[in-house]
Amino acid sequence: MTGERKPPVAGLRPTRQRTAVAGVLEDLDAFRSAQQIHAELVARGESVGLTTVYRTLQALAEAGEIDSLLLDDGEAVYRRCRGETHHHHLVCRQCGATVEVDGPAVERWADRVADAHGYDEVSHTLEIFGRCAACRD
Amino acid sequence: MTGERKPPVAGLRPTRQRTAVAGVLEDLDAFRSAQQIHAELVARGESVGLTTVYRTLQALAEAGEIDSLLLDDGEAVYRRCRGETHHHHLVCRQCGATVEVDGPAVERWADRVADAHGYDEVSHTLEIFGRCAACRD
DNA sequence: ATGGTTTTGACAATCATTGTCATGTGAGTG
DNA sequence: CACTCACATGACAATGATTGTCAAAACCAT
Ligand SMILES: [Zn+2]
Ligand SMILES: [Zn+2]
Ligand SMILES: [Zn+2]
Ligand SMILES: [Zn+2]
Repeated sequence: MTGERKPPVAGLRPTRQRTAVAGVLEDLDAFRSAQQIHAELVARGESVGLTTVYRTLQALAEAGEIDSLLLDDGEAVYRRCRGETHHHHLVCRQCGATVEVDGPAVERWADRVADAHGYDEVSHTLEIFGRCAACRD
Repeated sequence: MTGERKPPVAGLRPTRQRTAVAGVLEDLDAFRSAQQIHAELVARGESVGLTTVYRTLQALAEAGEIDSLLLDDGEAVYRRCRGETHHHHLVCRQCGATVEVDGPAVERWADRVADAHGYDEVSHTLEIFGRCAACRD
C-alpha cells in the first residue's frame, strides 16, 4: 500500500481546502453552486473561505475534472461526473439531480453545421432540463 | 392602406421607446446585450433609459418575439430571429454573427432521453459557438 | 531554520441585472 | 377640451454572484 491519494487538482498542491472541496464534490450527485458547496463545507465543519471555493472549482473545471454549466439565471453550478469523455446532462431544475447522456449524432451534427457555414474553433453547449421523478411529488 | 404598424410587443402599448428598441433589433443581425442595444439607441439619438431597454427586451423575449441566450460569462444577449418556429443558433464568439439552425433529430432525441429517465416538463438549450469566416482575418 | 513560492481568506470592488418610486404619458370619457 | 387613471418611464439605489487585492499563513526544498 502506497498510501497514495489522488490530488484534487493536477499540478496544484493538494491542500486541506482543495481536498475538502473535492471531497464534497465526490459525495454530491447533483450540480451545485459555489455557494452551496461552501455551505456544505461549513456544515461539515470544514473551514474553507468562499473565495477559495470559487478558485478551486474554477481550477477543477479548467482541468476538466468537473463539469460546469449555467442555470437560466446565469448562476454557475458544478458537478463531478463519472464519465471521462465528452457528454451532456439531463438536469432536474428543482433538485439538480443529473443523468449523464451521450449523443454521438448530435456531436457530429453540430460540427457539420458549423463547418457548412464556415465557422471554426467550434464548441457547443447542450443541456436538457426537466423535473425528475422524485421531485414530481 | 390601413396605416397599421406591428406593435413592438403584443398586449403592451407601442410607445416611442419600445418602438425604438424593436427598430434596433430589426436592423441588427447579431446577438447583442442589453447594454449594447442601449448604446446603439444612444448612437442613433434615441433617448431611452437603460432600465427600459432591459424591461423591453425581457418582454419581447417572454412574448417569444426575440430569442435570448447566455454567453459563457453569463451575460444575456438578444436577437430578432426570422424563423417563427423553434430553432437553435450557430453564433460567432467574436462578432455575434448568427445562423439559425434546425435540428429535428436533436429535438426528438432530447425528449426521448428525458422521457426514458422519467423527467417531465422538459426543455433544452443548444447553441453552437465558433468563429465566423469574417472574423478569421 | 531560511528564503522563495504558493495558497489562503477577509474584505473591497465589479458589473449585469433588478427594484423603487416619483413623474410622465396616453387612450378613453363626457 | 379637461379629467381619469392605469400603464410606462428613468434616475437612482440595491442585489448578488463573481472577481480582485494583498497581507498573512502554509509549503517545500535547500
Ligand atoms: Zn458531466
Ligand atoms: Zn457535445
Ligand atoms: Zn433564434
Ligand atoms: Zn431545440
